[in-house]
Amino acid sequence: MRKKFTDKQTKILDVAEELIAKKGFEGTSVRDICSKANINVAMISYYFGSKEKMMSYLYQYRVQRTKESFSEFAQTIKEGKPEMQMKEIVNYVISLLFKYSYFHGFVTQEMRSLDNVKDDLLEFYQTCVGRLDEIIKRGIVSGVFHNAPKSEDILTMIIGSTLFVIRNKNFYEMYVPANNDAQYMKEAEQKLKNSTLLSVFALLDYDAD
Amino acid sequence: MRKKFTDKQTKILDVAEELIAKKGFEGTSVRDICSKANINVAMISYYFGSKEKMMSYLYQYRVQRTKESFSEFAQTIKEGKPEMQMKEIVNYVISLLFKYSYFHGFVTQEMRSLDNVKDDLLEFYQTCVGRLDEIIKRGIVSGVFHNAPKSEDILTMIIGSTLFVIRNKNFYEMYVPANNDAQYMKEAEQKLKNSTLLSVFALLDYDAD
Amino acid sequence: MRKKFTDKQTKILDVAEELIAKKGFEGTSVRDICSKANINVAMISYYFGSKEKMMSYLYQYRVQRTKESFSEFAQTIKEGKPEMQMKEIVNYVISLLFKYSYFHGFVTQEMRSLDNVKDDLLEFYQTCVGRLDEIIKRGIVSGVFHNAPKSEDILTMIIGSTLFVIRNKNFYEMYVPANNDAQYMKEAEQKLKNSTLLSVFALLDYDAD
Amino acid sequence: MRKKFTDKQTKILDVAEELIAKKGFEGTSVRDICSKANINVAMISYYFGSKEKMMSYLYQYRVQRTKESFSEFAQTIKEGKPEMQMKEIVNYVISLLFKYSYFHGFVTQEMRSLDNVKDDLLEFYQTCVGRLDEIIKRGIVSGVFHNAPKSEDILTMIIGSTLFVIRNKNFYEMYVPANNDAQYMKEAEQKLKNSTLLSVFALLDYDAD
DNA sequence: AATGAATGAGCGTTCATTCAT
DNA sequence: CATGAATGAACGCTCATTCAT
Repeated sequence: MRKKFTDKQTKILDVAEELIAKKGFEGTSVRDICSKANINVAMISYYFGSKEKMMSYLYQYRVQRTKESFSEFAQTIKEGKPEMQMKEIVNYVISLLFKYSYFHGFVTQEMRSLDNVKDDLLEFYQTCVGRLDEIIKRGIVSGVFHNAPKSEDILTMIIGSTLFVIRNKNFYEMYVPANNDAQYMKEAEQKLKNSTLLSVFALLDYDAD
Repeated sequence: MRKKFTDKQTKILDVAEELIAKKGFEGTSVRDICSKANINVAMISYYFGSKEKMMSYLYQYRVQRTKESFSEFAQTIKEGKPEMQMKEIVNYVISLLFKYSYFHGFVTQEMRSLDNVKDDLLEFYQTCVGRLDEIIKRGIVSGVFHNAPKSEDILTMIIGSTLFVIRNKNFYEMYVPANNDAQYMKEAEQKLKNSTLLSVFALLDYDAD
Repeated sequence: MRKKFTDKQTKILDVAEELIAKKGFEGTSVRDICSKANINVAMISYYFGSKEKMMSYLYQYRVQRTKESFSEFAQTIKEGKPEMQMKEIVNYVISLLFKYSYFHGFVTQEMRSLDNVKDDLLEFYQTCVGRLDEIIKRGIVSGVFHNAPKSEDILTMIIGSTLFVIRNKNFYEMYVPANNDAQYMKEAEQKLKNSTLLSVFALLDYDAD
Repeated sequence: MRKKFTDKQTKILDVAEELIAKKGFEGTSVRDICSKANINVAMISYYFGSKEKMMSYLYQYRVQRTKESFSEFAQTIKEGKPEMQMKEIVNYVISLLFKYSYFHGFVTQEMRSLDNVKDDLLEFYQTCVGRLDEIIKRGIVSGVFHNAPKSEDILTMIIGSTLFVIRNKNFYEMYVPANNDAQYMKEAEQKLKNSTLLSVFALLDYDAD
């Protein structure tokens, strides 16, 4: 069941997400969030019970939207050929992460209260693995793929590489000519999609030509 | 140039590293560190100037040792065949990360004081890229590799995947049968090495047989 | 003149009294009271002006009922002999305190707003003193009492002892065998009545035989 | 074993005692205490661990000094006649309470952390009861007392009356002509001592003449 | 060179109260 | 007339840091 938030709550969550992504959970004070969101310092406790619970809602909120978004996407590629589906899914996941990167694994600290919502993210990952499994199987059957690598390893490669690129701009930007940050992000995303697809298809022994 | 630390400073850095890895930078208090290191609470400010500066030194300290370690490693594989070198380097980097994962990109916060040390890590990454470049080039020339993917993409894949596996245990452990955490880490590391090598060789179009 | 309260106000006062008796004034929050009384948090300010003013009304409310109750009681003993009247009044006051102990002097805090209602309690005490005076005088005249102690000292002894017993259960219960709190209260009240009467009659030099 | 406090800690405790006596524990903020004691707000947590623990120390500190003081006093009357001893002890206890009244039973709230120190006060009361027992017994044996009332009831009367007088100045001062507060306290103490002695001796059936 | 006492700033939270509806 | 959302102030406490020794 999906928790509904008021506009004000959503506003708080958005601001909180941004700040937490930048400075971490402990590094972001309730006062920071509230002053940026132009609300009273008491509001976070008032709306969410506590800072930590707010975090929990925030996580849940993001993961749920990610899952819904993926679910919609999965519909749109239902009919395609395996190689096209694979390409679409790789591109989709990378795009998704570039949009909402910061909350994937932004909980590096031991936050017990998040254990249950962490399962939500896990579920999403498993859905992805399941979908990849299907595509690979169908590709093998139809003869376009000649190898069947493990889906969890493919997903790991996709997500891991993407998060690394996002979080290590100063490294990757050396190989991505760009004038500004926005352009860099666009170019980096494209470069990553290309190289990742290359890897995936190489693993599947798919002949693109 | 390398900063020298006294024994006491080294002790502080070791303890700090352990605690920060476990609970994050903001989540680790100066008191925590000092009490665990059996020193006075004022020592960190006294020796390093501030907690943040200590962090900076810690980072520097780790990165430098990593670089030295890699440099030694690079010597040992100087003579091998490209395919062996590639295998060694993949395994080496993954092992390294499993050992000191926490500080790779553990500075998600906006720490201006770390900007200069971040460059140290960048340098390390570039060294890796350079080494990969050489190996690939030699492999192409000698005819064992038939494709020449970008080295930065390979490194991205290796490091990204590894960090993802380390930071998302609850996901990856579903595919790695293990009874305890220590065993999981060992098995996961092996599984990851296998799959990563597979990807890399696939990209290089290297025929292992 | 007596302030009239609506049912809702009375309900609030009753709940407030119970909680304040248990946890003190500062220890009882407006939220506690309102949630227990199933009313809106704003109601106390709305009805009484503020928490402190509510306290004032509560005090007044209690004292007035005490005065009325005492007035009724005074009627019932109007006709008796002095020694019987004295016995009745001692028992009555002790009973009263055991019933509503908490608010006698429960305002240890500097509550300026209560200064006027404190006068109400004072008035009650003075009424008691007046009544004791009459009884003693009549006892002296009729020859059953041979001493005429000061009434204010007698009242002080009665009320002081009673409040002490109520507030120092862990002391007095050592001399009052009881299995549970309710039984203790009953036994303690009886023991105190006996000993107080003994003292009073001793002071009056009244020969009970 | 007796806890030792530094001068600064003692200063804090003294100020805290005064304020808490006036406004209650919950009604007295750490900031109040610190500003009045001219120290930093952090000091109370720093020295005592928390506000509540400070309270505990305060209580302990006071009770212990009371016990020690009483113990010294008990020595000085060891040799006297029962009637003199009784007079001395009544006067002593009343004086003691007038000096340190505020902390006797100043914990009306349920303060679990004080349960153990409450036992200290209980112990003091029991010591008093024991001493009264001895005196009464010796008075009976030597024939100066003809009645043997319960010591706990006598103590209850003494302490209860005294606390009542102290806490209900506006009542008792009507019977004590005084120009100022200090004089009132002195006169009230004397009046109370007289009337209490009268009661006690009446109970003991002691003929003062 | 090193310490432990002490500090001011800031933390998340709760408070009694206000205000728009 | 009554409410629930929202507020500013204050709460006890912990923080990294400073300072006298």
